[in-house]
Amino acid sequence: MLDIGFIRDNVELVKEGMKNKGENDISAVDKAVEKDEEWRGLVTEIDQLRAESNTKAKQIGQLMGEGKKEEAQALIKETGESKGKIKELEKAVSEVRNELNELLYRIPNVPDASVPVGHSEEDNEVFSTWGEPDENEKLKPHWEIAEQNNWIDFERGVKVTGAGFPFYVGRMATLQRALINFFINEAISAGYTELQSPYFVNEDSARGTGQIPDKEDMMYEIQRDEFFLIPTAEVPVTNFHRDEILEEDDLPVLYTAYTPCWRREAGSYGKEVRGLNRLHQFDKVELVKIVHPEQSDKELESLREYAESLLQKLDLPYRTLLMCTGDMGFTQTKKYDLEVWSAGQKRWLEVSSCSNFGSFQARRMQLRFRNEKGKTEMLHTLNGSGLALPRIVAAILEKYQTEEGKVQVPKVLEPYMGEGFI
RNA sequence: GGAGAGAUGCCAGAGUGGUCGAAUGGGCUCGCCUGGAAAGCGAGUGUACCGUGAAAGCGGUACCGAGGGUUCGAAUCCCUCUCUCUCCGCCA
Repeated sequence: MLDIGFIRDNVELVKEGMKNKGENDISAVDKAVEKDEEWRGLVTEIDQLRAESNTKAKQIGQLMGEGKKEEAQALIKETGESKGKIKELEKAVSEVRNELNELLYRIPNVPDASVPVGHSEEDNEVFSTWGEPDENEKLKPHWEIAEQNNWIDFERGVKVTGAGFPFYVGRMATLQRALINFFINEAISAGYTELQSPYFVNEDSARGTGQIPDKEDMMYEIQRDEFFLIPTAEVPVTNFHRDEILEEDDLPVLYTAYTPCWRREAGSYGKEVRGLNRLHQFDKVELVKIVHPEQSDKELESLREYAESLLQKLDLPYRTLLMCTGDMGFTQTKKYDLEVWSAGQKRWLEVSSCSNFGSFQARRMQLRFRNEKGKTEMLHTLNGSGLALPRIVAAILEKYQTEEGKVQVPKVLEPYMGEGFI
């Protein structure tokens, strides 16, 4: 969430950002400013009353100690009325604060000035492209190649769990494991610390990274134990330092983690989501950066460059999009999407999303550092996929396929699964 | 899953109704001492919010696992929850 002090000083900027992100109802901004004023008024009032009653309580204590029971008794009578008033105010303060927080949770992060204003994916800017998309009509989509080789068992996945939960069989399972290792090892070389995280998170964590409120429908939920299955490793990994104050010298903090990801993807079926294009469970190696506020712009660029380097090493053509305001999501200030070329489907598939969240997540998580003046300050968080597996697998199968229906092992994966064919 | 114990500041640990934001020790920071270091000595060392101020600061409030209650007054008493530890059971 945004700092209410920032909103107070930048009402128009926040409203404009909200509009540009496609939010029609921007009334939350004015309401929040009003609530904040109301809240501060109440706090001032209650603080005064408490100060008075604290003074009296101390006097009573003193009188009791001196044995002046009657004087004490008289004072006790006096305190009776302010006591009720304080109770009332306490209730009012917490109610108003809750209302204010609800409003704040509904106000999206302000897009960075460098982000193009737009309404939909049509307005995203192609930031760069790498490699030559192969338009060869003979190239088959990955599901055909997989079927020929008995590599992916969608039907048994349906039987055992449901649609969107495939089995990977034999060398396909090995390929996935190889990719995970390749991605993790690359990240470690780039300075990230590997983390193995829980696959379930509690409500506070989901709130910290912004899945709650409003986006809980994307997550699977274990109601009995009040857990959510992680939709991305971003959630547990970014929350790793929740409610902590880091030392400036320790920045930037870089983590990488491989986890499965679970997403309900409610209502999305059809040819767009055929094969590995969209699943309810998939594997991903995630990158998380916790950085000094002044460094986050720079860190976003290096995050994007790093993610791009993985596609280059796999020799998969891709393009990088700078997402427009309307297509970038609630919590981000700026976001790049990396899309790999699907040579069999003749379309671009999103395989990484690199985002800067500014202090938006950090504020929700109370994730701070101590600056050179010794004051605490909110950190900035970023994350990006490095990379998401299924679509990479799809792109590999389609690009590295041979006419006989075999698939060549990409050069960089040879150390992990041998030379030749998968 | 059953039985018991516990949760206090960066750490260890005291405090069982009043002057406690909290003893003491350690750590850390600064200063003195030293050729330098160690030891020693002295001072300081939480977070958040409200108000005020250009700022340093100053005034106030809250916080001793979380939430609620009793009381003029709660770290201290009561209730609920969470977590940790020990023993038993189960188990990769």
